[in-house]
Amino acid sequence: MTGHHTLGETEQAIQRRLGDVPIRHEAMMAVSNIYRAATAIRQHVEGSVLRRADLTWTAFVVLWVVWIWEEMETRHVAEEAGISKGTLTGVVRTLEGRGLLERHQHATDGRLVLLRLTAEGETLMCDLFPAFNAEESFVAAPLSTEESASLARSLRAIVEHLEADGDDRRQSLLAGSPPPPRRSGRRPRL
Amino acid sequence: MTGHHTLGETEQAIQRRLGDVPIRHEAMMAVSNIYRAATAIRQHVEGSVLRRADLTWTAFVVLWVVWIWEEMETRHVAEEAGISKGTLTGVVRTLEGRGLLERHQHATDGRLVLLRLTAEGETLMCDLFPAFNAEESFVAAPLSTEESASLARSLRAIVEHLEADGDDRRQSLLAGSPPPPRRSGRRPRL
DNA sequence: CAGGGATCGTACGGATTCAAACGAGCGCCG
DNA sequence: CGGCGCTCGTTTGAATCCGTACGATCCCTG
Repeated sequence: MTGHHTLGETEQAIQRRLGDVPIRHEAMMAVSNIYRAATAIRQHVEGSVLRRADLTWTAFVVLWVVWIWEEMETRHVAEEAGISKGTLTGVVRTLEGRGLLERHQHATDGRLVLLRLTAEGETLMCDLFPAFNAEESFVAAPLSTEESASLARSLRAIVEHLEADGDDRRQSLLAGSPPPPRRSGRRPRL
Repeated sequence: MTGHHTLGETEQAIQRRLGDVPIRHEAMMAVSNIYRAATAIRQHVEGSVLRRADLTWTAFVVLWVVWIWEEMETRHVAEEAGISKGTLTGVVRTLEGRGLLERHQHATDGRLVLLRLTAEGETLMCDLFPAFNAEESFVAAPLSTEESASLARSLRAIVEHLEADGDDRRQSLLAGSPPPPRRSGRRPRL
């Protein structure tokens, strides 16, 4: 949206290209702006607060979730952090290697792994979180308190809608032709 | 936010953890919901429409940008798509290998590379985009037209704010202690 | 017209990311 | 109590992704 083309020019180009195709414009703008804002925010925060601690956004979110809940099973951490469990394994490996996170066994269920911050991780979060929240405030600065709250409400409605109805929607969309397996992913043992 | 813990429980846990630390709650909720919504939307669309074409979100956005502008220099494509130029090189390599995208030289400036869709890529986008927009509509379904427009406006304000003032903010934040180089990144030739 | 600085796309290194496969462990049911 | 199905975390393969370094090219100035 920045730099080379103005918003108006982009709108015009889209109209030129799609003039005869019926499009939901508000939905398109809303969705594309969600993604654009998310990217911009992530890059701003990674480039400022998280940079000093050499943490990625994902690594910080994982630390944050574990910090808030004191101790948590990995599958719940992955869900709250919005990443797959396979990704979490790698992130935890990195954070554990840096001495910020510990893995523990569950008392009765041998399959489960519990995560907890180390003392060093605890210290880091106590330092880092206020600075992180200060950047969240900076990001939301152009909005009033009520606008921020309204924004959060609308987004929550979208998230809950997708969590409630997304599966059914995807199933019905793919019902006619089950998709081919992804190009990537582990291959069956031959 | 789904599944294991309710929103209320999460709020309580945050309060318990941060009760004595002054926090901007609306900003925190707005930012975290932006990211959460972006992830949920991306996963929904990748799992439905893009899955059949075996495209990632990023690959689709790159195709979309090039499609809209007919022909475009790579640096502008990267900027519009919200990815780094290095990432774009890899994505273009993949798309070119699949015969969806072509690379051309600039007429007068030997450094520039222009991107353009092939006929096959054009056909794919004509098929794919209506389905993509239908999912955007599905995503925005819980919001009224006016709410969607308001959402887009608020997000745009955030993006423009970050583009305008983000650099200065990051500079002033890192002024005291310039950050160490990232752990990753190409190593200097020895 | 020589050369130094700026800009462009690419190569590279390390970390992340997902989907699928896998193995270990749990629990129900006969 | 034995086995079958389920759940969990990890592994694996391919693709992204970013930041930095680099070589090529352009442009400006002396």
